[in-house]
Amino acid sequence: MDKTYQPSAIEQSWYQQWEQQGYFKPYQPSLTGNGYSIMIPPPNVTGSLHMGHAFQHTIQDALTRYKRMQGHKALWQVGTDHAGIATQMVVERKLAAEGQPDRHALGREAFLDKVWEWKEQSGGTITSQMRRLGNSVDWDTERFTMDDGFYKAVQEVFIRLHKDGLIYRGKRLVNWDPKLHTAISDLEVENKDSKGHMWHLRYPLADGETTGEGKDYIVVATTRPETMLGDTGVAVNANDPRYQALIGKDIILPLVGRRIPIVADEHADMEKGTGAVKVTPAHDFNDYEVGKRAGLPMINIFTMNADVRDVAQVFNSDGSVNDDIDGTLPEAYRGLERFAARKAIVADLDSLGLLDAIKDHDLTVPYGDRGGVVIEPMLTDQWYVDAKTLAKPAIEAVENGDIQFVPKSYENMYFSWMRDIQDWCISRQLWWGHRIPAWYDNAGNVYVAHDEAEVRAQNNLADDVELRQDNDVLDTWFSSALWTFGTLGWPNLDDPEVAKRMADFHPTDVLVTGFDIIFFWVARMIMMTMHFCKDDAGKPQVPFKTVYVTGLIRDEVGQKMSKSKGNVLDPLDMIDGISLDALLEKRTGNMMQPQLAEKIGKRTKKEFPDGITPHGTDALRFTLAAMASTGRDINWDMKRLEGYRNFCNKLWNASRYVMLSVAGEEAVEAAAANGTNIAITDAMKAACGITADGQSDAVVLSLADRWIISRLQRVESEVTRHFEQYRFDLAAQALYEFIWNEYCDWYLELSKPVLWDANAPEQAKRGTRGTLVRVLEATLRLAHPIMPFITESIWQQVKALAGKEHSADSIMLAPYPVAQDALIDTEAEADITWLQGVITAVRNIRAEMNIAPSKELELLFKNGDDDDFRRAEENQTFLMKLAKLEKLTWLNDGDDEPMSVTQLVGDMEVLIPMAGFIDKDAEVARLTKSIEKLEKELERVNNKLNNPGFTEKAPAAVLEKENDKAKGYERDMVKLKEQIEKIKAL
RNA sequence: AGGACUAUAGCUCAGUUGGUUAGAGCGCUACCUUGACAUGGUAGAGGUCACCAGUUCGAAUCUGGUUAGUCCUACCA
Repeated sequence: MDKTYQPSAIEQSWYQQWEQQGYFKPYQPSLTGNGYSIMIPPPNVTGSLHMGHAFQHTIQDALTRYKRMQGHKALWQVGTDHAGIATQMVVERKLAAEGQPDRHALGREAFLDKVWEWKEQSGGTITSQMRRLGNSVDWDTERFTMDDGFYKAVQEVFIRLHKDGLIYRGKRLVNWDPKLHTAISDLEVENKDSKGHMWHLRYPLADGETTGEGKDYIVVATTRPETMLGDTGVAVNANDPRYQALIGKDIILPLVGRRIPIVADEHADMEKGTGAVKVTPAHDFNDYEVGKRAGLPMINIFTMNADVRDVAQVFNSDGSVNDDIDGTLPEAYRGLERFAARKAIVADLDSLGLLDAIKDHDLTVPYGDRGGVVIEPMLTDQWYVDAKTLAKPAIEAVENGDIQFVPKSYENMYFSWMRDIQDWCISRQLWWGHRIPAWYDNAGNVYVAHDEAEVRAQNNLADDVELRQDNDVLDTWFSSALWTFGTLGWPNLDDPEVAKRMADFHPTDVLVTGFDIIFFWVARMIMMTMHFCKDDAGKPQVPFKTVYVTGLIRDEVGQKMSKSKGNVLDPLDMIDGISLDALLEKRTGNMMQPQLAEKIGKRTKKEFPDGITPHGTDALRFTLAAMASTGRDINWDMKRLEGYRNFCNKLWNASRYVMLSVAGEEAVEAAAANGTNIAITDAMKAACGITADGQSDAVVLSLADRWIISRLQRVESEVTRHFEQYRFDLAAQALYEFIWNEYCDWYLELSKPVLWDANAPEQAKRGTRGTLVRVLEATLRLAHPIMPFITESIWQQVKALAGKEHSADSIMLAPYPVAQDALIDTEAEADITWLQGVITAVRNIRAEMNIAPSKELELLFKNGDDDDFRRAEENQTFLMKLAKLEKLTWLNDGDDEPMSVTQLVGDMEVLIPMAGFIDKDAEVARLTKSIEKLEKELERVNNKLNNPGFTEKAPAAVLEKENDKAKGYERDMVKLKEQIEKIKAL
């Protein structure tokens, strides 16, 4: 074993071995428990993993390893997502950057070939990252959402939903991304606040009508004046006295000259604006509804680029084509881009005297989250899922606890969205994705089936009837909504293999994901799964029993990590380290906004002047686990990572000490020099109390041995409890505390007096060596789910010494520790607490009196009780060694007491004789300070005890505790005061 | 506009059904290369638990309000 922990030296090779041995498979002989499954949230196949992934993967892997060690058939299902828009955009950009023909020049098929090429080329990034993170996923069943098998599930779902009437096609207003030329769902729209204007426009009344005030026009207010070209009405409130008389009259639409009606509609709010609303059903969601209610036609004035058309498309309110209205648009605006058209139209209205006012106005503007341009509500034919129907059982499943969110507060978020859910637009005008299994004939009939042949067969269509498949693909989230069961082989339930997997792994146990995709993904998975998966009794199956919602990983100042901010951290750079130059290149190279490069470079140089040093996977994972308090965002802290890397080193070195103690320096150093494991001999095993035939040899356990074994039981049950409650932070903390503050700081030190004492009996040495090894071995298993590599690496060394040679070939498959109450030794714990108290008291005196740590001291005990006496007797060796004493004396009443410095340990006084060295004033000051502290505490406690309300109402246990405290403080004060008197008397 | 979450040491965070002298890591101070580890050891300093009121014998913890921050949903003629 090397002197320091070198993560890079071992991590990869262990992962390879695990994978080759098939240890990640859920079906293997040693796993006899029930199925346990986690489906990975599939990352974008062409992307790479960021810290958020590393975080979620740590949790998923920890859970999987934990359950696997408990003997469950643990499946962590792995896979990637095709990520429609994102991937298509990446490839288009790449083609452009390489000067290749764009997708329209290439054509659909050739373009898709390019996408597949890109997927093949970049798809390995994620899987190799996952291997580096130590993820114990079942690679054998890896899925990609565009795989044939998965496409089958997608198709099947679409067809069945269509048959059930839960998918329909319609001409509706959708969120249209004019840059990407596709519809997107409500969720993909990002609303951003912006400062804009409100234009008040005068709309002249037809037929010489006038308003109540005698004006021959109505003023409408709008934030989007350009849409007036598509106005088909003006709405007023039926109760509005200003306009009541005008309902049913007409307006001559300026610039266009179209005659449009004034209608009554509740949407018009008398209090808002001018009380009159222009109605543009084809370009505004509210107007669309008004138009439907009032039967107003819908006039689409924009092209798919959101430029003004030459001739508008006119539809009736039911979506049918309207030939009566002339769609011709004024020549002046044709071909103008939206915002140019706005300028022109406002200017023209102004010059016509029709611009009543312009007011500043704060509004929120919808942007496409991918394309980044303003969304245009656009009238198009799209496919929709009837979400309301599907949502009903999905809401119930959370209400009745079949699905639980951790933390629970996210349930409210889920409910509020689900109870007001809108139909889901699932068609996308993209090429990369699952093509919609629908065909059209020339008469416009729609047929939904698996393929063209099936369409013909089912509908008795002759071969010469021309059919063409829908050009659109499905929203990526439509396919990922099927993830939990699609990955298991659904719908091929006739395949016994699939049926078995469904039975073993569905519903899955827990979904680990971010709150940002609860609507996008979690909710839709619940809806789809419950519609398609039923248990034997026909009851809808939930996709998962628990949703563990993680927070976001932010940078050290709480900013979201993003490429444009240049604060992204690659988990692999945490693991392997990276030079400043390479990091700069990573952050500033190949940017979409090169102008930011300088700022990012500066920031990076300041933050990482020397790049990043390697920390290893285990340290990264431990850090992520330690910071995983539920539902909270995490501000990433390199210092924390460093601290936990040191922790790994601590564990490594503790193990090194154990091996040195058992195997001897020669064997350890030789193995380190050769880079091999230490060859474990029978003699070494015997030294730990294991005889050649595997039987235990006679051992005697010291107090320290019994103590650490007892503490081990406690940390075992603690860590287990925390895993069960998804408190990875607490689990990590418990491990840290035990390993560092108990095992290393105390137990290893306490083992030295035994092992280094030439006179100590061999049974005692065996007992201590055996305990060193066994406690370490169990601790490694306990920590393995969080830190897989270092634990495996050490475990392979110690398992034989701990008598676990044949328990498993890998720690991965070794049983998870179970606490044994019988091994809890409260007496030993109390004794060690006492011992620690005495040792700390001596060290404290040393520090305060500036006594060199190397100087051996004389120690006197005074006023101890029987327990103190016994403990002092029994633990002389420990005391002498750890407190560095030369002499230990028990003072009886009446014994001569040399001038000393004192500390209290319980009721007992610990004295260090300091004749001639005591700085009187300093010592008095020190003691006075202690007394003052006690006085304050005593006052607090006495206030409580003198309060009748407290003494009458507080539980007896609390009362007793306070009483004890008070007595203790008083006693201590008396002793300290005596001491002061003695010093003063010098 | 509605809702959620957060506010604890210089920094990053714990604090489990109200009863602790409010904890950890990092950082800081002093001392120490003692035969696992300087990625270390020992001993320390450091907090009016955002603010105000209330409930209670007792509040970091429960209730209401205020302030600040983060986020979500909705609306915006």
